[in-house]
Amino acid sequence: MDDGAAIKKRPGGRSAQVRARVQAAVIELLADHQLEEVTIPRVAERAGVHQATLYRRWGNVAGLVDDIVAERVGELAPIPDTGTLRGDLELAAIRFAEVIAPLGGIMIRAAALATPNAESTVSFRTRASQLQAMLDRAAARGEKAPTLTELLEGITAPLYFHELFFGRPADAEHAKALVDRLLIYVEAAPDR
Amino acid sequence: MDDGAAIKKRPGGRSAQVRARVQAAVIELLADHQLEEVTIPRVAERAGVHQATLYRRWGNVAGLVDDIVAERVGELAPIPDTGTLRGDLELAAIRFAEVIAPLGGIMIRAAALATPNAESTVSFRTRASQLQAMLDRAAARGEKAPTLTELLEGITAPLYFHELFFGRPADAEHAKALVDRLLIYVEAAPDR
DNA sequence: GTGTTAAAGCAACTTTCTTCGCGTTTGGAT
DNA sequence: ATCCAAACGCGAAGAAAGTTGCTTTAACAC
Repeated sequence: MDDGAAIKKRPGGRSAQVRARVQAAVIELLADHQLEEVTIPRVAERAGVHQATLYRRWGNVAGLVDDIVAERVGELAPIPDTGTLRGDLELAAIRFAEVIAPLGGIMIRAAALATPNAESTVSFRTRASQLQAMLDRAAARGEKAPTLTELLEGITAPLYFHELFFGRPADAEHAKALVDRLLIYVEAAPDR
Repeated sequence: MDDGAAIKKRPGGRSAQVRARVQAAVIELLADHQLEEVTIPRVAERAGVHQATLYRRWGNVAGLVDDIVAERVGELAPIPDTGTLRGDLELAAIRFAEVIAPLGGIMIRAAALATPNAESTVSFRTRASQLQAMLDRAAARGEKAPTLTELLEGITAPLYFHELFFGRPADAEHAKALVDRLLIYVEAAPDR
């Protein structure tokens, strides 16, 4: 995983431990507090790290959350080639659901924290191009494939929505159901 | 907080004006600032209202946003009976997209601000039961209708997603496309 | 080992947010 | 017209967040 510019220089030492403790503290606080209540001083106290360190390294709460999200999205990166679109989609969807799960809505909150659009972030673009490649593979095999937008709206959006409105992540079962739904649509739809 | 009680008593008076100015200020600030930068003092200044008033009436930023969202969702309330499921869905989807539009993502941020789940809020429940009634009408007419979850995930989730990740609302055209997609799926899907 | 230096700790300081008591305005009722 | 109470305005005091210069720690290179 790409550790980010902030700790590239001394990845093995104290900095890394600080980062880990801070990330854990953020996630814990976010789990049972309103976003407004998650402040730098509180995170610092829970992590056992000095405030000034957090202000210098991450600047504000949004910075902290970004850092966490970027790392998690990075872990999500490799999309396997299972040979069929359905297989690829199911794996991608289930993995994504699993990544969202332990974060308790952080990714959503992160997106909400950032001013305008997540579309321009590196993580999003990277992810989008990976997914596009997956669709292209399917098309090359002659399978009927959805567009990237249809994929995002049919799979990603509902998974986020689940977390956002129900306060709990979708399980693997549900992720598979979404894939199924998307593929039924793609098969039935007139050419687009 | 209990906005209802607060303005029911004197709907035409100073309180109502204060509320209107405050709501406008919040929306304006949210439009071009990070969520963290939207603070009570700043809202108060822009609205030309004293800070203490905001603290007393709404408590914090989350309270302000809740108030706005609740009002907008309320306006959305009546779901017309057009006689066909498609007609109902399109109208509901377009209206919803229009409500989201001028708010520039506030509703999303509101959901993200609240601690765990929006599911338990009054606005959400109300809305959900309205939509369910709409589906029941269709079923009574003998139409193949999606489940409430399929509707939420097929229409609402993508509309939110659009705002959340692209930073701009979906237009009416797109809302209609989502309805189309959902109905194609419902027609094609084996019974569920 | 020893030296170098990025990063963390520390503490005082500034700024901003939040609360509170009290006086004033104002919409509605008598 | 007058009174009443709810809601707002005001300003000061207190609490919390955010900032900064300096010191100390410890990873890494030699």
